[in-house]
Amino acid sequence: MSEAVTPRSQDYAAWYIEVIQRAELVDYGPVKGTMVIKPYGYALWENIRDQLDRRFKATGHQNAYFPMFIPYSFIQKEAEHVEGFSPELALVTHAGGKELEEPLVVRPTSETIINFMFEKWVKSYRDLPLLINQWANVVRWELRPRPFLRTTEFLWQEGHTAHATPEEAEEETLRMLDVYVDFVYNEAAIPVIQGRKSDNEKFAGATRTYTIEAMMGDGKALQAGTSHNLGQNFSKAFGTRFLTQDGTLEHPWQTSWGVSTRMVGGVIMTHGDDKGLVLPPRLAPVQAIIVPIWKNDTEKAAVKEMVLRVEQALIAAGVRAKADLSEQETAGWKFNEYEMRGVPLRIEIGPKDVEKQAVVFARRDRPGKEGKQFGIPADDVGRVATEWLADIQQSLLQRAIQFRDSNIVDVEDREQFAQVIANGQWARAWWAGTGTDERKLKDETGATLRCFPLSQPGGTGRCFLTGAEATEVAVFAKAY
RNA sequence: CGGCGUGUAGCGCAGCCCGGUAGCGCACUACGUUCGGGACGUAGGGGUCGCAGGUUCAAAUCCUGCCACGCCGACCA
Repeated sequence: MSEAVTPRSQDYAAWYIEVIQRAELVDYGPVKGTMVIKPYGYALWENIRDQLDRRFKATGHQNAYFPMFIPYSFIQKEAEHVEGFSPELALVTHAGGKELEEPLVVRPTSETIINFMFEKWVKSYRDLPLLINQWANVVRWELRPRPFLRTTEFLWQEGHTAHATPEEAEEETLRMLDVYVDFVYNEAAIPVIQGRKSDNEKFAGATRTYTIEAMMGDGKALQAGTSHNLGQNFSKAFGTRFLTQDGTLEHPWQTSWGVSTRMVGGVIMTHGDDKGLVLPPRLAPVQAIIVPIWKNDTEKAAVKEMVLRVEQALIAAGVRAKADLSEQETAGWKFNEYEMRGVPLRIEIGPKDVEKQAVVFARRDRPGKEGKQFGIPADDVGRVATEWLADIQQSLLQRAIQFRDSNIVDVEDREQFAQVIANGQWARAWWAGTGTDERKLKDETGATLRCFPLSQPGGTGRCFLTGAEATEVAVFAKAY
């Protein structure tokens, strides 16, 4: 831990791998594709989780927990679903010292087992809407894992709802997409493009998938959350029916929606810089780190006293503050260490500050002198820190929006498209192509159709690939 | 599953061609000096050299097989 990380600007992939390990977010597990989320990384995930959970409850959802083992036959009930998930299933074939009569699937997602239960629970329109969320781990056997972004086992939430009408289901699907949008902007400071997935890219078993797509620091797209309108696909497969108000039987219309530990990767890759992590204050496990500076025991006593007093004042003001009084490292070492760990605000307190009863503030989002302010009265730290944190949160969002907007380019023909993609940017264009066209485009340029943005220009245009008349524009990019 | 790499101390690596006491930097432990942007000195601790065979008086080093991991592709929250 002696050297700085590889600068982000120099080698993005190396930077990511180094930062997540050096900042102690994560460690590799013994099985390929598995990761250990270490306390600092888990604290970040807990903040993400809590902020999402709060919003789910506020929109009327209840948490529940469904089993991790799913009978293999369940997965097979929905044709598209089984086709989509088969290659990445982990199967339990032996247990209790014997071969099982029917293999069990370690859940890759819970639509099937939840619908098996819904079939028992839903009898009447009075049982609807049924609004359930589950926090759980899921397993998808990945061929090419990357910590947080794509791991064999990951943590997530999966919402599962059932409704009496297709309109209600569609409303719910979009409502939860909005919840995600609200979360990423206001908590994670990550701007996104919200839109609808193409048939190629939609969830296996959904009639329609909506997504939030975030732009990472290297220009690649990250699908940061999805919300699916499942139609009646699963309720039909599982025979779930309810009696309507007019006495007829109907299959309920359903939704599912999820955000995973991938979001942690999104936070890292949206805000990080050459020196390491940059965490948005609202999600940062530690919002303010207090670093003391002293030369001798006399200074030490006075500095220490003030450091603890400032720490208490910050905590009283609702700031997640921590004082680092360890004597193993120098102040300079700590400065660099906490910058690497992305702590939004650093407070320096030395003998000169004790004398003036003032402290030094340094903000992580603006490196060096520019982000440093001397002489902040010790009595004001709570108020000023709160203001600074709010300002840092805003600046991070504004910077990310600026970055996103300046890297989405409207293109009109193939040549321009290829150029924009090769340049690491996103291409936006009229699109009337087929799934086959999408695949061809990916083979040629590496870009995939990320989504049809919900915000459309209106009218019609010429498809940049086929020249046919198109009614929608789509956004294309290389993706994680 | 295809292509290319890499496995030696917690991490990063050298040693392998040309077999002969397993090394370097960081980290770790102790003590002292330091301390407003990654300090220094002295003394220490730590290794089945990925695994299994083979060749040899002797293998990290040569030979054979296997395994794992990483990067690039096909698949994905």
